[in-house]
Amino acid sequence: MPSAPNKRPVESADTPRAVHKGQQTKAAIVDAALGLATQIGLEGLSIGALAEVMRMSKSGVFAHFGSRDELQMSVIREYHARFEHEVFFPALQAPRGLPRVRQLFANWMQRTSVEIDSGCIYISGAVEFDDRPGPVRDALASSVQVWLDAVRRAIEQAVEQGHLRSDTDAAQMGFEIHALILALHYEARFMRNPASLQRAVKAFESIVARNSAT
Amino acid sequence: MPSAPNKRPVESADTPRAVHKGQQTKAAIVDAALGLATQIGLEGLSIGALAEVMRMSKSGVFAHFGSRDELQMSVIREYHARFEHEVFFPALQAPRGLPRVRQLFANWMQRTSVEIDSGCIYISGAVEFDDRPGPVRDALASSVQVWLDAVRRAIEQAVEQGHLRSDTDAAQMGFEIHALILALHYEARFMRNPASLQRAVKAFESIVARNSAT
DNA sequence: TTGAAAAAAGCACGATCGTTCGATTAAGAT
DNA sequence: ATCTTAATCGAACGATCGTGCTTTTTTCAA
Repeated sequence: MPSAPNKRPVESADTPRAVHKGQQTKAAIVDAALGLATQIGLEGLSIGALAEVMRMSKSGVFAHFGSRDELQMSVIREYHARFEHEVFFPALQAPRGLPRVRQLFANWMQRTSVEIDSGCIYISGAVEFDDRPGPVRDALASSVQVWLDAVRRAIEQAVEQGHLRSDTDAAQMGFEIHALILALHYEARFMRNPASLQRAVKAFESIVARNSAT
Repeated sequence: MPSAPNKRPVESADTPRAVHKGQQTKAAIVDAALGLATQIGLEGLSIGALAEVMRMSKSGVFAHFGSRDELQMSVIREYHARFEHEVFFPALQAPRGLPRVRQLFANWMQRTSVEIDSGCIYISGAVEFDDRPGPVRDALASSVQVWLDAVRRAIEQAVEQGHLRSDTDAAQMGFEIHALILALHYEARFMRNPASLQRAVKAFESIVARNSAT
């Protein structure tokens, strides 16, 4: 495949891992874009506002993505990566089974709720794109699905470990936990009801208790 | 108060209930606006698109409201009224207590889920306005609060009737039911998971069972 | 049927949107 | 230090946004 040895840049792979500095500012742009998107939503994210934050020209920002869709999808990818690092990976240190499920929920809850700046793109994006087909919607939905599947797998492991009843419906329990996160987001963030966090915790315990092995 | 008898139009009250025909087309505009808003959200609702649907000029539409905020709040008021008529009032025919709670949930669920055209403004609006203070947000939040309070009262009545355990936390149960609606909206509408409806029903039954009087 | 009042249209404004293109500056390898 | 390539800018485009004004049309009552 690599038959023309020269006239090629130094890096060999087609994934350009070297830093032509563009990579670096692009990462900074995506970072700023994520910050904007968590506040005003993926739809509200505009290239002009983003350029202003970055102290760059609109076209300078635009050139890194080539389209607004690509910008939004870059933001989604970045959000996915951070979600993994802040919610999923840390929970893997908890013992497999119910403790890990608890830790996943705790991390998830913490990320969803009170933290001042971070609206959840997985939640806001869902209502923005539920009626709007296209690549952005697909990227968002599949990214969410990966996470929901991970939660379900953790629950299944808790069944295998004997922590939860053997007739536990993992998908059902995942649905109910997801519901609590959504309600927490709604009532804490929109309704400004500070009791929501305890309500979510309490409801989670009810779900666990109902499915706990005797 | 009404001391200047003449030079006043025929209607006496300051709520002009007579039909200067403007009322009539305004109602039609709000109706169309609600249709648009349920699809693309309150934020996505634009006067230009609305005028096109109505086959009117932008300024003709605009004149009825005077500002975009007022248009959005009119849509919220209309949605509130319809929500009452389709979800709340019909459930009042069910006997006070648990049956009525069941009926409220059933109506709510039906309105939230599969129906093709109707996205729920109470849900989409929450993520659109959770970071955007102003009169529209206030109108939306208080409209939602009225409904959530009504649900909680129905639950309290079920406790009074002896259908639910006397130590039932009505607000907590309301939170959990609200959570199911939100998850149903998310997973059915965005994730396109048709199993969501049964999941919501099943989870509701679990909540009722847990709080049922022995 | 005439005349006042209400409703709708027409037109324009400044802003902002995503995007294109050509010129210009900065970076990096030889 | 040179020269290619990458990165950024500047200006402009057509569209659409909410909103203000003025004029025309429609409505309704005397």
